[in-house]
Amino acid sequence: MTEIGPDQTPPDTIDAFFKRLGSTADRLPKRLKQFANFIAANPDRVAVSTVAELAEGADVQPSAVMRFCQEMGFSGYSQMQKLFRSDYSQKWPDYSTRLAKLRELGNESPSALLAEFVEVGRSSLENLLTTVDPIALQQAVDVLARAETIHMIGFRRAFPVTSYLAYAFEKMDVPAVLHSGIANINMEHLIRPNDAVIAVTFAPYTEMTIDMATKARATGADIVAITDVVTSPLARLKAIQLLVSELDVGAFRALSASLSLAIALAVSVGAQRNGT
Amino acid sequence: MTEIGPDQTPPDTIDAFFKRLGSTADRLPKRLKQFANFIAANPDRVAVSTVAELAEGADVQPSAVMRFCQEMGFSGYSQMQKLFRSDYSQKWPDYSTRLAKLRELGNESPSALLAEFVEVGRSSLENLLTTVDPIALQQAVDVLARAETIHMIGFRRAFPVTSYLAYAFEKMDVPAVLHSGIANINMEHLIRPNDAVIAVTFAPYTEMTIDMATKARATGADIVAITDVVTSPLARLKAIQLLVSELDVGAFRALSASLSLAIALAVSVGAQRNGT
DNA sequence: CTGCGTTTGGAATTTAAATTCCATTTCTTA
DNA sequence: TAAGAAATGGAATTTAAATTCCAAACGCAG
Repeated sequence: MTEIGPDQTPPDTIDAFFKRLGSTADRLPKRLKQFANFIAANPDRVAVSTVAELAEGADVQPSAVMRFCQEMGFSGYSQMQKLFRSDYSQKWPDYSTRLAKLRELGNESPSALLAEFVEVGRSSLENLLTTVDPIALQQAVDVLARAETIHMIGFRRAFPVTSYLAYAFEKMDVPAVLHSGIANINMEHLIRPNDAVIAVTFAPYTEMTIDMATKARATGADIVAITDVVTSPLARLKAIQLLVSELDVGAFRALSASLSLAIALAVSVGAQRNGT
Repeated sequence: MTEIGPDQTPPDTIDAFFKRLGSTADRLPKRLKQFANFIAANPDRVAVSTVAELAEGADVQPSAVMRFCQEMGFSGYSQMQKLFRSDYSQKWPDYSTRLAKLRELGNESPSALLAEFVEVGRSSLENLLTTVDPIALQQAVDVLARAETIHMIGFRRAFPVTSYLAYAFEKMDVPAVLHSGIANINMEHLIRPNDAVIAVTFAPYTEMTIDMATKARATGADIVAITDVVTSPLARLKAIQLLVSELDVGAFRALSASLSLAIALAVSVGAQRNGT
């Protein structure tokens, strides 16, 4: 007869720990699963926290933490923490040195490429705070908050940005239309004078985006442009311009800055519309 | 008359700590200087070690460690350790409380929110290098490069990621299908045994993504999962897991890390397929 | 709805770590 | 080199954290 209780051998690496967690989490009772999720989401905290702190963070009793540790095969929290602490010191060669190391060895590896994108993303984000004019941003929020319906236009490379905007607006109950170009059905006629348009495009600019924005402008709708340089074709439309200078790695860019700008814009608009 | 003894105010940042250490180290007695050097060489250990462990590491008595802490202006070791631990967790900040604080200060301007997203994005990117296992990443690239057709599955919040993958693959002439769920047409039957699937989902997991991935797995296709924690339902599918811990600002996240991972993955796959 | 096994919260206990204290040693300087 | 001051090592004490225990709450099968 097999004992169902705690596993006898404690995991001896973080990997093993999470593997076991993945296969055990399902059959754990409510509170333990709750804590399991907390750990999965904040593995970093274990090394530097007490039982009480983690318990509070996960909104669970300290004793539940102990039971969890035992369920995972440890004698108690201390033993589990020891594992996390030893892992911690391994990954401490911190971000900059790790990055350097990644670049140094095999420049061809996917990890090296990932490191490139991470680094480029980080500087793009940094730049973002200087390229986006706070006043223009506030204006954009005002205009979008006032609009009856918000239209998002952006294709190809810009589509992740507009689709994320669509998701965010939907979640906040803001009336918004994503012009996806599906089936080549043109939805331009949906754009009314009291609406506003968020047009997203980067060099080389997608024709269709410019066209649609131009027509929307003609009907009297306001335009908010997320683009890369002031000379962008959208400038001619008296659009409120939000500039993002996203750096490339090879032929691609990470879009981190554009996405961050978009989500900040969306959340601000949502907050303002819902009268927060 | 100036009291030479322990400083009254403890340093409140790591920087301040080391600055003070630099200016004090000279006039410290032998054992304390010895310990000071040890700390300077291993600042990382403080967050996760006991007095006894550090004392042993520096070949010094525990009481010397205490005297050192007091000499530096702390009430004792615990207080000093608190500083080092909080510094560590700055990399993994508790953004919900910070955001609450930000709101409390009445600084709810769009720019402040943007700054939040930028900061969160930057740490998420940093984390990315530690949460993504280079070996798993390489495996994922191999599997995808070998696949006849690549299928991308991901909805709602994950859709920007999959749509960007679709754009990148298209640009590199890699046969790839974006399962967009348009018109509720189910394209699962397109997935063949020699294909591979990239499934993207974050808690709370979208049912459809899990379902489709499960069915794909049943037909024999390989699964690469971009997800947030190992307890994700995708774990059960023997998927190659690429973990992203994206930090939230309120109910939203910037997606910077997820997008960066995706594009790095796509470019690596493209390069490998086109025999670079 | 009743009894039994499981899970939970919280208090009680144990264990381990931090901190203090003091006798001894080591420097300083007259 | 002797006296005083500072520094040191290690044991004693205090404090805080980990761990256990048990009564109450919960869920489930009969």
